[in-house]
Amino acid sequence: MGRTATGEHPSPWRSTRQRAAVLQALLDSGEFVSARQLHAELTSAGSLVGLTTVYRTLRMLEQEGHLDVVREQSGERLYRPRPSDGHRHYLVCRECGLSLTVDAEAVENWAEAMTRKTGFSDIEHVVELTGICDRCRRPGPEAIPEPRPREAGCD
Amino acid sequence: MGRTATGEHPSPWRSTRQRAAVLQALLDSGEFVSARQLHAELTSAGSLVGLTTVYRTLRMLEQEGHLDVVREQSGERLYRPRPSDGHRHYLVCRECGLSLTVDAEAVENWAEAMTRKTGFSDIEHVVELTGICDRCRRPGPEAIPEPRPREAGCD
DNA sequence: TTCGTTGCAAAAGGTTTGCATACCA
DNA sequence: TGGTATGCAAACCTTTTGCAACGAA
Repeated sequence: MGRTATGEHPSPWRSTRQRAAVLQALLDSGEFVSARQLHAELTSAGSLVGLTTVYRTLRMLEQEGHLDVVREQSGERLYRPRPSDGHRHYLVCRECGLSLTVDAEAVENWAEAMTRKTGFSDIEHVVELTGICDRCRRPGPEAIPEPRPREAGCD
Repeated sequence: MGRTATGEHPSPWRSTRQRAAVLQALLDSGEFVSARQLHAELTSAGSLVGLTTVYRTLRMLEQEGHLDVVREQSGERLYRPRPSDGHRHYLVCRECGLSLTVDAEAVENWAEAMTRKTGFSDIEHVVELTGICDRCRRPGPEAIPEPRPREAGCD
């Protein structure tokens, strides 16, 4: 999807309290979070930001390539700030949302090879890995509290 | 996500005109189709089936493991009958919906290796490849009619 | 002052559910 | 006949958009 030719912002961001708050919450979370979650955290932290603004900010960041996005089974989108250039692949815990960056070189190579072998062009790939992390598995079945709403993380 | 322990249906399907029609339309299409598309095809073919029934039938088939499901950018789900046991990976044309089954052994192996290396268990993977197929690319930019609603295929 | 940004409310788009009716077994 | 399946309408959920008021530069 369109990449900015020059890398310059078409129009400079205007720094506002709301955008700073959304970005900060995103960075604080450290894990994949949904727009709704982000909005809830901001609200409970006393930083009143409209849900619309959360969505708009996330969309802008996504379009600028600053976020990685994965999709839940439900179709809900989860966002995470992109650590560096180029996209990454994650292994996300279904219980607590803990995410690991995984080496996806094999997949990258494979996807690239597909371009040549299939006659398709502009191939994009989405790879989503989910599992149960070590810490979520440790407690016995009766000790597991609940399928937490992916809040804080396993720690 | 629960796998049926015995493989038996909890309650036997009742064969109805509607279910037969949905299944037939699904098999006829051969490509990934959305519920809405399926419903439209059934309707225009004179086989009156409620959209609700289409969704319910697809959900049942999915839960039984008879379908592969990919997700569009929009979040819309596309269904395709699963050719055989075990899941497959597809390369889907963003223009026309043409899909190719691709060799995903590399990804399978990679996903499996992750299980051992990360401490995660029950790893599930979603791999979605999209691109522009050879035929959709051929016509010059001015010859491309429209971003067709993924109807019949490239032909 | 200017024009991008915000936020409410409402729309949009896809999917699910409640409930009375129709129909398979 | 009994209980499942159907289908309409409405609910749901997430995301987007219209528009008037707000606020950063």
